[in-house]
Amino acid sequence: MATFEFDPNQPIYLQIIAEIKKRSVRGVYVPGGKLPSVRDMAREMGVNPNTMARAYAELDREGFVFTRRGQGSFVTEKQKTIDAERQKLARKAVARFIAEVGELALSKSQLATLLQKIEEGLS
Amino acid sequence: MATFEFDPNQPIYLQIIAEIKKRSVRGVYVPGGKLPSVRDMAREMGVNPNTMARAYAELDREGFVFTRRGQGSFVTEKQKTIDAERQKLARKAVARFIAEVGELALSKSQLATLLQKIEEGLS
DNA sequence: TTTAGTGTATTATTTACATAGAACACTAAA
DNA sequence: TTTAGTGTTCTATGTAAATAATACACTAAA
Repeated sequence: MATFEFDPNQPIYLQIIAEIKKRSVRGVYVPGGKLPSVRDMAREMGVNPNTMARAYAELDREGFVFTRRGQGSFVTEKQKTIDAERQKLARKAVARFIAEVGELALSKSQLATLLQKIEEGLS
Repeated sequence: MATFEFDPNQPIYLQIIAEIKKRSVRGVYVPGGKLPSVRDMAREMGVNPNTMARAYAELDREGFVFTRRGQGSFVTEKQKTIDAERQKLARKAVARFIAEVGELALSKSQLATLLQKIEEGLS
């Protein structure tokens, strides 16, 4: 168990938020399903419970999670919200890739090589 | 002029380092060429000179830039270093894209759509 | 009612980042 | 020698993030 890998150059609570969203998109957490408690998830990822609470609170504020005091926090029941998150992440990935690669002044053959690697990597 | 756009969730000095490397890769700065002074570059990007000095010092430590006290800082003369940086950025972009998209549980048709958008975006 | 498990809130401490302002050391050119 | 332009260093301040420890409020079940 334990200890998620965090990028030291990005706030942990933001990385936790992204991770929970990705897990929901992948179906690790189902719509309406209960998330691990703040304390359990904090232990699982190796962070302070206060940090986890901040992530949960932000997810609740965004509407991606809903919280019942005394019971726990749950992933939204709206499949639409989760699908929208998937599309958002996909669009962001594409946009970032295009922006990053576009700045490198690559030759056509170099570009072709990259695209081929992507197709291999996603098969 | 002025004021570069920084992601508030990432240290500024790291974003400056990345930007200078990208400019070098694109040929905005040529091998062996002089970079703007710490103070000028700080003004151009709208940051504190101390922050810019930190970025320059780190680039120097990495060997991407060399510094002559009293004269200025210069991009490495080694074309090989710059080409390696380009390849590194390209490989990172591909790896990140594959990792991000691979986590989204996309259908084949959704994947095909993304690849098509990339080809359009890079043409 | 009691208990265990929830989320929430508070206070304190530490660390990293960024800014501000000033000074220092070196180089090249007037 | 003087001056302007370099990088470098230092002290101080403010802010955000993360941790630590503790307490509080609510819910469900024993």
